[in-house]
Amino acid sequence: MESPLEKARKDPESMKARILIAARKIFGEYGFHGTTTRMIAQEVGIDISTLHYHWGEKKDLYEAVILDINKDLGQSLIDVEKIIHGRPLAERLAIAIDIMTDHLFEHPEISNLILFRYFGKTRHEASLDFSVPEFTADIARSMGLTKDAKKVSPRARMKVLAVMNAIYNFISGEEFFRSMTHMDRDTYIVTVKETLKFILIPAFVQQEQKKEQG
Amino acid sequence: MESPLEKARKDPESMKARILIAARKIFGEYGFHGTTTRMIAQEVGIDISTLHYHWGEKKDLYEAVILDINKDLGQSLIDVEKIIHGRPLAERLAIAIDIMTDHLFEHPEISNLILFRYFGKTRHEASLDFSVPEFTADIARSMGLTKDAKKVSPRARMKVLAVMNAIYNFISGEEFFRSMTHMDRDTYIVTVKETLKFILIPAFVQQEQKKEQG
DNA sequence: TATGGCATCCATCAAATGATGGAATCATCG
DNA sequence: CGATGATTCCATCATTTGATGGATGCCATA
Repeated sequence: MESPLEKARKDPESMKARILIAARKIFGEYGFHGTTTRMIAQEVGIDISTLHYHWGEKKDLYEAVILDINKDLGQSLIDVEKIIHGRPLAERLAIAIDIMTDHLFEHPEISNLILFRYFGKTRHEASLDFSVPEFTADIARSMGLTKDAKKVSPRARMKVLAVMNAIYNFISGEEFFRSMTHMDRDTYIVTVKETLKFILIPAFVQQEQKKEQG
Repeated sequence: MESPLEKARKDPESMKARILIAARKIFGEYGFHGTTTRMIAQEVGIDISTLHYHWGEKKDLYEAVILDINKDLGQSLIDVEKIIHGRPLAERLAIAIDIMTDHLFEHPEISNLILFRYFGKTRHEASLDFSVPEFTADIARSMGLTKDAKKVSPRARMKVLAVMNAIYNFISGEEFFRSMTHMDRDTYIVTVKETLKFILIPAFVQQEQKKEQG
């Protein structure tokens, strides 16, 4: 059976899809409570009743947005995995950082919404707390942090979280960090990649070297 | 002249201070838009008019909260700097991570509010966009990332941001990350410190070694 | 004890916001 | 064309929320 989300993705010109795209953007900027259905409707150029007609309650639309960005993110990770497969660790990391950073800079609402979800509470917790796939285990495997693909240790998961969050932060914090460092957009993006590689690669390379020696 | 914030800090039993403390907590959990003045008033056990009597508009109270946590944060960094001064880099980093992590776990609203500020927009941008001191430059100096204490390169600032954010993320994401990794609180805290040291120390140590060789 | 000012609460307001019913419009197909 | 169903908008509602005026209570001091 086809979910409403899949329908909306198929024809991005459809009203339902246009609303979803606008909702991604606005929810991504202002969070759940910071966003009003009127803001989203205005972004699309329609009446709020049209919005409710297609998506029901505000929180249903929000849920659809979260599922949508997660689908995006999962697909990106699969794409990256295909490219880096088989290469040495340092190279794998560098390429993954480059690709994911570029992708997320093009869709900053992905980072924003993930971070909102991690860090902020909602006044409707129970209802908004639908489960969403997390990719930490897959990434851990791809990074060679685990032997048994089925059992990923908490320690490995935490390392993956540190890596992913480091990327998200620089995407979502662009406005703030750029004004702190007085960089133009292109310089910022270059510096983000550089900084991420500087911070993230040595730790994992060093870990691998120790493993080989031991 | 004494600011209202300083007054409130002096006597933590005063109504004004009690409201500020509650506001820190609630704003820290739900963000600006997710928080209602009624929620804060209820936390203190008072009427909202009392809250407005002491602090004026909601955004004024929010501003006071931001200034308050920044004062806290600045003081913590000064304390840390005193302790780690003169030690070798790897040790400095390890100690700083331990102390800051403990402190922030005790006051998670600090991490939350900083992250909210970095990543989320508000519908009142202009009014909420008061300037707040950033400590990146001081930290960069303390980490030996810069020679000229007055001119801190954007690159160095970015490295500091990466470090600070890594810590904030694990504090603010506790609930989410713990449920992902099935750890109890104490194990989580230990693992956070471990992970932070694992990720953060090698990069900077390696950088210093290269500098010495070059 | 009387007084004056500070602090708190109750009642209430206006605006914002999520949501809906029903009229109007549009497209499709016989 | 005309009917049917899907879509969109206008008007409106109820609730939430930020904010305030005014009455009440509290307390130090003369």
